[in-house]
Amino acid sequence: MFSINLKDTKPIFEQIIDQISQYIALDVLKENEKLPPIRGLARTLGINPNTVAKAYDECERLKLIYSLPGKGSYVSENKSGLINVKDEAYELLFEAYHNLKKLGEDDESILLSLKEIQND
Amino acid sequence: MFSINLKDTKPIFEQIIDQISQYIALDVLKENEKLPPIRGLARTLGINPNTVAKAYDECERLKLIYSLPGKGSYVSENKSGLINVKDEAYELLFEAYHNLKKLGEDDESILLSLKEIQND
DNA sequence: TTACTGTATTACTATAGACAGTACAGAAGG
DNA sequence: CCTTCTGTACTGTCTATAGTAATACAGTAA
Repeated sequence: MFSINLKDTKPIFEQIIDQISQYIALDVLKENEKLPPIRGLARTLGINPNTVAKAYDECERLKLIYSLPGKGSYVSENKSGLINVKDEAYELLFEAYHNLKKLGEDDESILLSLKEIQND
Repeated sequence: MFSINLKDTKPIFEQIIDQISQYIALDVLKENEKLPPIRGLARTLGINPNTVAKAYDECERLKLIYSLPGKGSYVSENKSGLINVKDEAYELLFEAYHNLKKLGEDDESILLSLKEIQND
């Protein structure tokens, strides 16, 4: 279910957040479904439990999941958290877009380039 | 001509690179035009000369400028360096785009959102 | 009681960014 | 020649931050 790449420049806890986000977005993880326990997932991935805890903590801040001390962590009931994640992703897109505009690129070229990579 | 924001999370040397890139892209800095000397710009901005040197060094790596020891630093003659900078900016755009796709967003929504912010 | 759960705190390590100092060598102008 | 400007190249230091680790704490449930 979960996997990490230690060689990736992206920190482990972010890799976990990304996967949780994607699984929820794709409905692989459904509402109120229980996530693996922090220690269990850490053991499976061969990393420190704190790293998993940090990922879960951030997911809870994003309202992607909720945690019940002593019980476990679960997928949030509504999709508002997913909206937050998507909003952040859109922010990055807009930032990249504005940077290109600053470099003199016009809207037409930018939109065209996106259409060209649609099937990657 | 150049300015920096110490409160910005973006490092100073990157702010300088961004400005050089934009000035070249917008033809404010023209081919073979002389850039401010490292020590002079550092004094003007109130920062360490090494920080400016780092920015110039990176710009030279990107082929945006060329440096002549003992003479100064100048804007490159051809625009190939600018292409490199734009390529990197496009890479960020594509990365953001792919992240959105992973979160289940469809091409139509993404392109529409970009059109909506075109006049910002 | 035991074994599980998430939480909190602290600390270690590595890295990035900026600064400081120094030294070197080429270029230009007196 | 000499001075002053230029970029370059080190070496070291300081600080902030990120990432991870180690440990202890507290709630839950069988």
